[in-house]
Amino acid sequence: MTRDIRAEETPARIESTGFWLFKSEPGTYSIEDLAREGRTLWDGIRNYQARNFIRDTMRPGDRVLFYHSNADPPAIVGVARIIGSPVPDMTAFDRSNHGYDPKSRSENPTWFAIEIEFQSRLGDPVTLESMRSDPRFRGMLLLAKGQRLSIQPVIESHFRSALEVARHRD
DNA sequence: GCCAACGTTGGC
DNA sequence: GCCAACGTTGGC
Repeated sequence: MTRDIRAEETPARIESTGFWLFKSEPGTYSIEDLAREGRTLWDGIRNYQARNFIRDTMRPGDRVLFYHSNADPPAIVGVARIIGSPVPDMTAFDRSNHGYDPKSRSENPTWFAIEIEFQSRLGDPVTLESMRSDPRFRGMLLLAKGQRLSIQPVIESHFRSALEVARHRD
């Protein structure tokens, strides 16, 4: 009845399987801001679906495509990674904050934040337009009509394709 | 600046 | 629980 558990030992480094796309308006927080600061707490999220991704799904090491929305042109402009674990979003407790939410209590927070760390800027942004015309990005949530989720799961092939496109252009 | 699409709120 | 009104997102 003994089992050889050595075959199941966890590798020294656990491979991350998570890939995401974070939208940000460059006038509010740009990839340049993240590059300069190195890391930032991604707070202010007030959408339940995005909240669930932060609170329940993200893992340290997950990789993030950083997307400039409401930009000219709208494009993926960099890569980041998730670090740390979800934490209560303190801005929801702050009456003076635009994201103040009286129904979020410190003993049972409604909203959560997570820290991300800068990895790289893309030499060439991967524009929304170029993704629409490239079959490698078919099915990407970002391209779906009417979708406006600011934190989206991304499949690995779409993540890789974004890096390929950015690399091949420079 | 326009406006379609979407999420949330609140009266009933 | 319905749904109209409202606010927001984000491409164009």
